Amino acid sequence: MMSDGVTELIEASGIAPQNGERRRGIDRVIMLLEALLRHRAPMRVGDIARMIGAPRSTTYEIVNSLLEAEMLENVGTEGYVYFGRAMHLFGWAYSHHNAHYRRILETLDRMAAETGETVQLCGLRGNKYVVLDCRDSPGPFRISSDVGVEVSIPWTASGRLLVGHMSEEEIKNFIPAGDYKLPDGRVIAPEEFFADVALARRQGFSETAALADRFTWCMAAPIHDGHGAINKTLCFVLPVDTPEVRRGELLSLLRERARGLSLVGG
Amino acid sequence: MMSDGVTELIEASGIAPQNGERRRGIDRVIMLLEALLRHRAPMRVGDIARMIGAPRSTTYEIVNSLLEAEMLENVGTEGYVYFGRAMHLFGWAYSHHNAHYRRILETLDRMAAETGETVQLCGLRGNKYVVLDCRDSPGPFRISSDVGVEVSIPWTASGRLLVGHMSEEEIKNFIPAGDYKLPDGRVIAPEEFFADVALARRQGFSETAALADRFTWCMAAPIHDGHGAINKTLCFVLPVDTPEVRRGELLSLLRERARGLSLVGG
DNA sequence: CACTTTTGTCCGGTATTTCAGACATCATGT
DNA sequence: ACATGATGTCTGAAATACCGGACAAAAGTG
Repeated sequence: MMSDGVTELIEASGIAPQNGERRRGIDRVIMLLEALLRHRAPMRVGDIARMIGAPRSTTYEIVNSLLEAEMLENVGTEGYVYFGRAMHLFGWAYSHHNAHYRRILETLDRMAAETGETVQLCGLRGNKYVVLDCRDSPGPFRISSDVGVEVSIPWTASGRLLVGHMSEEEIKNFIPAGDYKLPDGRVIAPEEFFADVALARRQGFSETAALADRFTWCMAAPIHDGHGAINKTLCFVLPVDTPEVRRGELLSLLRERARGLSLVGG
Repeated sequence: MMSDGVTELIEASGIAPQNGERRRGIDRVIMLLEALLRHRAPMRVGDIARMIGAPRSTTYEIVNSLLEAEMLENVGTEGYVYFGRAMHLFGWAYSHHNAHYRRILETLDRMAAETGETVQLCGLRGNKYVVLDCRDSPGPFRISSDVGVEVSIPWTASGRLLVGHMSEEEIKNFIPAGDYKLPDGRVIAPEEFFADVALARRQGFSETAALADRFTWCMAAPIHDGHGAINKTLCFVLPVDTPEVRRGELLSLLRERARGLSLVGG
């Protein structure tokens, strides 16, 4: 028996498990790490092999190399591996190397402390939306999405800002057609989405209520990079029944802080 | 001229730049990332090549692959590269991965796959409740609590089961007085909580509606260890508006699976 | 301006690495 | 007990990824 519900993911991943194809170790490594990220839990070598469409023997070899480098580590009694300490160091180095990003993270901390709400930093990864970092509200149960998980752009408030620089035509080519379908089955008409994008661009912020799920009110404000483009967004994830007055206050704060983080063009 | 004071580091690194040796791409990648980490600043491809003792052509190839995977990214006007966003995501995954995976994983996976709901494995850690593991329902935003975060026992359904073996007196000594106060300010009367505990023990399960927050219906069933004690629970976290019929089905499934995982006496 | 160093890209050959398959051991389930 | 499937390790062989080297263009130096 396969130890997991992994088979669906193999097919979903779209990686053609073409037979007889030989691939480079580097590419295997990249595929492996991304598979691990999507799965979000330790995996066994056999399952990894299936997931990335690599021979078992090759996968063992690669995993052992990465284990030795501490990019992966064993977890649990046997067989399971997950990201290792080295990854943490690399990631930490990434997020602290540039002053702008550090400033953003500090703002994130401050906003979370001041408001007690869930705050996120969002961006694009390919043609998907991802949460780059977040500070969750202190309650025991929270409404949030995991850092690094790819989500369809039309499901999010931030997504409406992040494609703001594109024409309708460009957006149409950029976002996969299936991404307009919400998790609950509803479908967003592309025209409606384009209108949202235009509105977000005019307003300088974007809000969605009970869109990707029934419980959240999301508001996002753009962080402009040096060239005036929108690279990242700052975002509150609120309970949908948050009073309007408070929403207004939070929106003001959000826009102010996002403006403060934007770089004015060279 | 070498663009940096890198030469010293090459020697300091201890990597023998043996000539004529051929190395695998994977090993090059590992050396490259570690070199970047040691250097703690963006580097140019030429310097990287010298630093890891690799041919320039090879280094370009590798760097380009890693750039495409966003494990590296270009920084500055030209030529410099440093860790990329993917590294941040991998590192985040590492540091948010708390120990206790592994044991009841399969059941957790299967239940999540079968029902599409959020399933958790819960236990005690000192006099607090913790989520030991969870499988979240699909969908981008979810209602959940972080694995490993300590929560007051009276706020949870599982908590009512986990203290089931104690007398009222023991419970009173065990749970800090402040823990009866909910996040929204309401206070649970200790007597009411004791009654809940007794009910949970008689029923063999426990449910709470909109307790720790306004959006969740929690149901928990006990996993008995070899001595008949309850030290873990299986738990569904549902939207509070889940229809009663479905709740009934899920509760049955939950109790059945929890019973299946319980160990019958030594 | 002449001179040197570096950058980024391309190419063909071969030393290597990936791959397929086999095998002994464990687990799991019937 | 038997059948099935997964794990971890090896091996030989062939496809190819890496290497060395060459080149034009750019950038620094005197």
